[in-house]
Amino acid sequence: MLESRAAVTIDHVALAAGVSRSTASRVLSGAGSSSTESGRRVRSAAERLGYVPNPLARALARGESGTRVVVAVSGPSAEVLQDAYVGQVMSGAATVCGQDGVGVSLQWLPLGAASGPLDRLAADRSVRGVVLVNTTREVLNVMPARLRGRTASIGLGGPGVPSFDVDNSRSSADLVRHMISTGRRRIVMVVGPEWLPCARRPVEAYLAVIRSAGLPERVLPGDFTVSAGHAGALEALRRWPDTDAVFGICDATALGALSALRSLGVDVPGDVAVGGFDDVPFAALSVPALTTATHPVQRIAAAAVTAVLDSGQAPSASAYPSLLVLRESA
Amino acid sequence: MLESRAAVTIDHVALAAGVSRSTASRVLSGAGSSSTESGRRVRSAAERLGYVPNPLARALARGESGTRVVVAVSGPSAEVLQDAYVGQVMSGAATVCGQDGVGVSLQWLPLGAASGPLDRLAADRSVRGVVLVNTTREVLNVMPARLRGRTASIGLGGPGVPSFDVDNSRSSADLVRHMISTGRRRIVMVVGPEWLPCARRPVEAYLAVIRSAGLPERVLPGDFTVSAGHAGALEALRRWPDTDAVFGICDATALGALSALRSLGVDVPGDVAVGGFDDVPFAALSVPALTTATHPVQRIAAAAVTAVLDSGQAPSASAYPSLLVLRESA
DNA sequence: CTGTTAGCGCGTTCAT
DNA sequence: ATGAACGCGCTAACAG
Repeated sequence: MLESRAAVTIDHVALAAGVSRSTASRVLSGAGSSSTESGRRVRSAAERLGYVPNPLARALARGESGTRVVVAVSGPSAEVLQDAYVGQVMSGAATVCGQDGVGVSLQWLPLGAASGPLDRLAADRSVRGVVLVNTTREVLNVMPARLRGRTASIGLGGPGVPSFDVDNSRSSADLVRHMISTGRRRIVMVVGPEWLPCARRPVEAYLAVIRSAGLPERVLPGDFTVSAGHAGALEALRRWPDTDAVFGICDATALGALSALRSLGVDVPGDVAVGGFDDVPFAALSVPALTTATHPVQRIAAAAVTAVLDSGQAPSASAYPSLLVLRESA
Repeated sequence: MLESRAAVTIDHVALAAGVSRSTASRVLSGAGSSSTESGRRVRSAAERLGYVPNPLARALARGESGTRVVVAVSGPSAEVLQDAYVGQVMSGAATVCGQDGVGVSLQWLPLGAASGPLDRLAADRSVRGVVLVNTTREVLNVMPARLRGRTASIGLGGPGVPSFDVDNSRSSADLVRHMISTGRRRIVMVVGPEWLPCARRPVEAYLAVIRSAGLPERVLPGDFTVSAGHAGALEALRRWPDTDAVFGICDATALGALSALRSLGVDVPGDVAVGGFDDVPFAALSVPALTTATHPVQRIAAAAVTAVLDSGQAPSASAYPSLLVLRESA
């Protein structure tokens, strides 16, 4: 607590411990080998002096090139950055990075922007790596070689870009099966935007279950929004009046559907069951409470960032389990 | 696009331009003076070679100390970092910081942790500045001098720590007045945790309006959670059966109250009105839709981070307007 | 296991 | 206006 205003460097520590810079460095960075005795003295001196290594100098000497990880979110407009989902990713990522002295920044990747933004990131030596969100095929195709190996994707992966994602396929199938097992036979799905490949998986899961059960396939377009769910439910009842269940690709969409059905006087789950995906905080509070599936976003984000930081060989793809949460709506 | 894999340094540029390192540095960093001719040649060479300065080396040489801004959130447990509100702050902060090549990291500040964590941040040369969230008096008191001037608070401010916050006082008063003007006379407020000073402001606003209207003061404890709202509504009706309105300090609490009232068969807003604060995404979807007040979190976070980065003289306190959003519940 | 010597890439005095 | 030299704080290669 007597720290002087001037920064205390490793030289000060070495001097105080009566050893050379190198020895101090070895002890403090944990690399190489050192005797128990000098190790103790160095550590004690560092503690006493309040030594904190300068990450810049360390990175420079190590040839590491980057003090930040960029979370790059694809989408039609910059508004995707406002999304609560992105917020969760940021929190998860930033918590892990902090330990390591690196920060996270956030950026929008316009759909169809070619490789421009990505090239800029690759050239910027302040970026240690990239975490892709809402990853599209296009982004994967134009991914600069210099970014591969230090990029992770929350969603679709590719060569040099490991994927960290929920197994939404599994839980979607579970939900549809649950609906069928509780007597539903005319199940409509309101899906996600076409530009997002991983939003396709739950749809495939839905289709597979529906087909094997010999039920009619009913898919309506959507874009993850509440209004898509609202419009979807309306359209469903118009085209198929016998609809007895609506599966929204996400909770926002499901809640939109819930709201539309309610305004129509349709009883949920009496007449129509509704299911979603995400388990957002307020899914439990809707009327009726929404049946959905969990989504460990922060854990996934943390894993993705860790892969980028360690840059060692991370698994090329890891799927996180998603659990069905049965509530009242289905 | 013919960039070789090896990083191109300022030496390469200098060599290609036929000048010395110093001259190249002067030209590219804009400091000092240089002839028009060599300036042109250096710039051209840099362009041709695709030179991008290494921010680490630059910062190290300049003695700048910081590549990240730390968002430090006070709270009883690390779970505060999971909060959607914190996610919003992160998104807003990280978007701004990215422009500048700096990242954001996230950290929990345990209540009653004395100055330990803050001292570590002050000593860590990788931190450019700090943004405080859920700022307590205690944190302000133990704020290290070396952090002042590069710290901003989203909430309560102090010396060397400018405040960026919503004017929740104003909109809270507006809400209570609205309730009174629509005939409510027994208004209960479920408040926030005691350790959070800025959560006190809406309570004061409530009390002021209630008193000037000659109505009974009815305040119940809470902690920003859904369950606090749930419990609060139950307790309110138990202690004061004539309650005709519940004001939750935040939307989560208000929605919890809504849920409790519903389970009791109380008609909202017929028997009891309910109001919240935050305007979370699903406030519009509750049944009935929640009356609340907006909260420009991302804008505020962006301003706070800008103040930390510019480190110039930011206003010592700026209050952002909060607008009442009238829906069905009140 | 230790100390010595070289850089990492850049800014910034000094002379010239 | 320009170049040579030094230093930022640290790690890594080399001898001993």
